[in-house]
Amino acid sequence: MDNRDPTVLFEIFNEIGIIEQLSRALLEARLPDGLIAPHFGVLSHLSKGRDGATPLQMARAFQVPKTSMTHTLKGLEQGGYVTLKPNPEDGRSKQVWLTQKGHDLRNQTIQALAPDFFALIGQFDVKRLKAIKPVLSDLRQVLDDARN
Amino acid sequence: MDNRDPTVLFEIFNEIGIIEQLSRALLEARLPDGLIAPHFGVLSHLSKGRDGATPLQMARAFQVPKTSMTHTLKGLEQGGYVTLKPNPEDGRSKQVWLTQKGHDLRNQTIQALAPDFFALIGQFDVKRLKAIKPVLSDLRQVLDDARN
DNA sequence: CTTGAATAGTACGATATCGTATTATATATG
DNA sequence: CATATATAATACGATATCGTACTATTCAAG
Repeated sequence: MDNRDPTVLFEIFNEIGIIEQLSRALLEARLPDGLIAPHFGVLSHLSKGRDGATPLQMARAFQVPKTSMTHTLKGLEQGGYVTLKPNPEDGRSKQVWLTQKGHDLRNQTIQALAPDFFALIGQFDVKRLKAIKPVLSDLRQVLDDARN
Repeated sequence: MDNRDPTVLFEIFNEIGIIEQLSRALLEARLPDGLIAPHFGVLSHLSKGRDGATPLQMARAFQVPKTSMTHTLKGLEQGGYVTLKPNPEDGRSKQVWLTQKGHDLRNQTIQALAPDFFALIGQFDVKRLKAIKPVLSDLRQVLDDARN
């Protein structure tokens, strides 16, 4: 076997692409009408110690163009899930803050997903899942570094 | 530690979402203008023993709505990468066939990606990648089954 | 055969994604 | 301080994704 054969990467990226689609469908089935995975991603990010982040910081965290983040934030703001305030440290910038409604939606969505996830985990040796996590993290890191 | 804690799944799906974005960007940087990852996915699928598949079969294989597949195929057909012919077995249906140009594009893209992939693999113990592949395949399978 | 239900593909409209250009503000340099 | 450059956000347009509705064809029941 050739240790420089990139085939394994093609195969892994292929599996990852499909898993991404299916897991996103699972999530979006539990979100209110008009909200999709990126909206939830933003709520989740803010709730995990990033409340008050700027739109640009979030665009970088999610690896999307800042125009896409503007669009996602507009949807969240119109739904009352976040509020955008001027950034006191920089007049060009803004800060994104979770509202109570946004916080609630995030928690409710996680609750709603729990049965789905239990069902999945029930068919799996959790050790196998935990074992691949660091490999995925490293792979993400290497890809992220390569981006620059 | 709780073996029914779904947190590990959240984390893995999160990593997978980011890896999907980054690897897609890597691929699309090597595709001709106007073609994106789904176009390449179709070419690759056809070239791997599925030449002559129907649009609906491909939509199911990629887990996308059939209207999305119609759109993707239209782009490939306009570029001359595939041809759509009536399905002799079913008057409602069509068959998708690779052209020489489509076959060439697929091969050239893989060639163009090889240096990128070598660079990634060079920073990795390939054994670790090969080890996670079956876990990802099983995860995809479980998700796919759950979909029904 | 006839007819009703199912299926393959597409048209169309709504929203998402993203590249380019623009505006406002901040920073750096002389 | 004046001005050039850089940066944050958004406006806008092009294409992508996807749900609904529609047409054509096939299949199934009688």
